[in-house]
Amino acid sequence: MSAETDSTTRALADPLRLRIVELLANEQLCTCHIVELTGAGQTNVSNHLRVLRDAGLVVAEPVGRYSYYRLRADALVALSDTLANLAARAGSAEQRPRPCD
Amino acid sequence: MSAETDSTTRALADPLRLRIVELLANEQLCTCHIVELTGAGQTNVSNHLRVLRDAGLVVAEPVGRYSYYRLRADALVALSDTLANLAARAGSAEQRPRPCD
DNA sequence: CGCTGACATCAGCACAACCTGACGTTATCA
DNA sequence: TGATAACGTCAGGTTGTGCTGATGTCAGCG
Repeated sequence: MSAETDSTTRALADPLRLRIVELLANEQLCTCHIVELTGAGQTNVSNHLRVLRDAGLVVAEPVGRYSYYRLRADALVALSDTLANLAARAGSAEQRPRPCD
Repeated sequence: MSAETDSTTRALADPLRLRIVELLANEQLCTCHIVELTGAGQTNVSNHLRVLRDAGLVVAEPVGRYSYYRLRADALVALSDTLANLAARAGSAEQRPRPCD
């Protein structure tokens, strides 16, 4: 398993971050919008956005004093493909357990 | 976002659990095999298997004094589809940011 | 039956993660 | 240029999570 897969799943393993990702899937948003839409504190949102940024899930483009965030679709696709691949392998391996020697 | 998505991503957000899922994608294994293959302690593996079980990612079928675990492909497919859907939406929303009013 | 091995649960500790309040930086506007 | 608003960072307290050792349960085997 790639280390990227691990960091991506960990970045998604928080309800607020998952909510932010969901919001960014619909439209680009700046931090203040995310703060309004989620009801979370500004500092909190900023910290979570940092985690998502470090994981490569979102990118920030500063416009004046605002920071617009957008989702990186390729990062989501990469994880989606990895999981689909695991599922496909699991489907063909379900019938024969390794014997306990 | 569904609550199931959240619990699934959280269950995968650990390197050892991710490794276990990867191993189970290839073949059914009992706890002692997983302990050998990962090098982790038996108690540790058992705890992680419980998390994966609670998240619906694996199922255990007891055979004698052994417990064989297998991956639930449908759980992985569900998460994979959710992520792919988000990525698809993000791809079509990348060009128009919401104005900061 | 007693013993051993596979597995789970429980209690405890160490560390990481999340949340908040205070502060600093930068950009816009009167 | 002073005020304000957006955003980030830092320090703290609290909660959660992973790992371990001890203990309990149950199945197979001599």
